[in-house]
Amino acid sequence: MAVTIKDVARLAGVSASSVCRTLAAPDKVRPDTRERVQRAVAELGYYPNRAARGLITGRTGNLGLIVPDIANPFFPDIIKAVEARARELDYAVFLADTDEDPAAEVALIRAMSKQVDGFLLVSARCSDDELRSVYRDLPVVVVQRRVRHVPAVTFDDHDGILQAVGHLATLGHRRVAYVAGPRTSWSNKERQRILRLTTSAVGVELVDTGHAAPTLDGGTAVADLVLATGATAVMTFNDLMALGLLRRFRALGVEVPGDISVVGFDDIPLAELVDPPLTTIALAKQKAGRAGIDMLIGLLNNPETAAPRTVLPTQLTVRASTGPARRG
Amino acid sequence: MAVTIKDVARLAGVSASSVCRTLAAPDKVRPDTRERVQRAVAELGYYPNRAARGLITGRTGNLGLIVPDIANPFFPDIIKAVEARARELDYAVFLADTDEDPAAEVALIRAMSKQVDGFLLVSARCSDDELRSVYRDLPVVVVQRRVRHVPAVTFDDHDGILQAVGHLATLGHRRVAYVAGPRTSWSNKERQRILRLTTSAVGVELVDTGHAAPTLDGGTAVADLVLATGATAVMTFNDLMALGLLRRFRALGVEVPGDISVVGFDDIPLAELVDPPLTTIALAKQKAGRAGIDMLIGLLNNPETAAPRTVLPTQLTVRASTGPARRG
DNA sequence: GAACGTGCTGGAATCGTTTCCAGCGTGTGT
DNA sequence: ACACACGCTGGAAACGATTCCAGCACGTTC
Repeated sequence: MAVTIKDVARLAGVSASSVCRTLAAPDKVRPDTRERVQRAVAELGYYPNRAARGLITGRTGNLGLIVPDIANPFFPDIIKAVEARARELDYAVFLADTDEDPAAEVALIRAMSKQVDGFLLVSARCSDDELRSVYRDLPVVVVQRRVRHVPAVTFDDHDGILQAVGHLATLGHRRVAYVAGPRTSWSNKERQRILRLTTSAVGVELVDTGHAAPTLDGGTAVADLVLATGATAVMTFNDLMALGLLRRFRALGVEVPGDISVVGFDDIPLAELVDPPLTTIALAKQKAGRAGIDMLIGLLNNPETAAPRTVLPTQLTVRASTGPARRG
Repeated sequence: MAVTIKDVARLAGVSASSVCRTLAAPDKVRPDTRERVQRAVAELGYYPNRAARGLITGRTGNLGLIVPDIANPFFPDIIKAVEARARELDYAVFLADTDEDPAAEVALIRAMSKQVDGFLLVSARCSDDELRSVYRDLPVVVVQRRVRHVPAVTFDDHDGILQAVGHLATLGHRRVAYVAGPRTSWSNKERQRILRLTTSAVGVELVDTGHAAPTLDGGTAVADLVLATGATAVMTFNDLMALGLLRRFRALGVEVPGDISVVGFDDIPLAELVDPPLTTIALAKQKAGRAGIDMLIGLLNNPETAAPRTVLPTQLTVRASTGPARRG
């Protein structure tokens, strides 16, 4: 039913080896052979069976892309860029979603590892040791995470947070709340750490409202807690949580930014659509996806390279959810 | 390096065939053999190589999922459901994005077809003939599209549109604009057709504002045209376009729903977050993804089945973007 | 003109798994 | 006790592509 290399060989009147060579290294066969083979390939619409190739070369031509939650609008931009770049380089992408569960993540990686040449793990939730252990077996690039000895694409959170804290300080805010994301999120810990540094440096008090799910509902759930802290501004782990806050604030009749300023993180497409449009720290998501794939494929072709690092810029995007601090 | 069936066989002191049988049909081996094999499998962490298996069984264990645009928030919910259900049934999913390009779609399908057992095509943009031709080679299920002889999961657009048109008519609207989506979209044509039927049935005039990209910017671009029609309400091909309209209306100082009511389509997660929250026709997206996979795998296991059909319910979700018609 | 080197080619082995088939041993029925 | 049947097992072939190796037919050089 499917056309194999033998069909091509028969039609071209050559051996399978010659067909293979024509496709892999056209300059290693005589021009007339090459032409006959190419004609036969075109006529039959031959396309090599990747499973068979993979069996002998040990390469599948597939990459695994693992994200915590496809439905979180932070990820589709990255997924899209990854998919596009991988396809350009003739790799196919297996997508998987861990539902924010570190155990599911590890299980998924193990299950998929035989079918892929490497992994791109975006916002991986599992432990450093688990990541390193995966990396021992297979090329891995993490995005939005840093782990010793593992190649990584990260965002310059420090710069973005510095801009945001500076922005709030300039507007007169002296007491800022931070709504933390998942405990298992490396970038949450990182942002929290950077926030502590930068706020204390400019004399802003940072109050912590504890962890919440990185979703709309997570944000909505902590809104009352945020108000209770008396903070005049609130920063969130991600935009979804910020939007959840806005929703609850509106229901309570709390004015944004009149009563409280809100700063998100990620600049998801929705951020500019809500009312008020959200001030947020924008990340170069498409670039991250592309850079991640380039790094991963670089590693595939050059396994001995030391774990590379790429840091992508962040940019505070000021919209209407931030304004001058309410008078204490 | 990787552990193969032979390693297991050696450790268990049996042949490869017995290992294979133990895994595929445990009741066909003697209990003591089974136990020894299972112990060896567990000890070595053996996991069969799918490429090798695929070579002989002709099945890859992979499914292809093709969508026009991952970044369109309509799709992630479906993708997530597809991915989850496929994994439950031990299939892996290749995701691809066609950038709304019918030619790219066909090319992608051809390129992927050797690596998958079947396709789930969501909102396919290519022609009926092309779809049927793909279906001749490989099991295919289309979601949000109907093509003769091809298995399909669709939404009951007629019911949703009927509800929406009734809702608008009740509010006194007599002139409703429709902002069409891509020409290549089957569901756009379908919705347009149903709209013509239902509006004329209740004595509402339908004005057409031509096609636009199914994106925020597409909606924004036609906003002025919509206003120029003098319609008191506007329905759009999808929610993104409706949100684009809202954005432009706000910029122009046009009140929603005071000056014009807006009804979207799809009920993407953003719909309830914007201001005003969007009245829209909700689709059972997760169900569609799950049903699509179930149908596809049913087809895989039972190739001779006649092309099945599933129709999922739609539901008008009334929010704040619709209100009484402005007096002519 | 003979010896050698070069450039292509086809055959064979290989990857890891499944599946078919033959054979072996055990148990049952007469 | 013998024949038969049945259950289970191991060996071998197969899937489709790649790669190594040997060999063949040139062309070149002495």
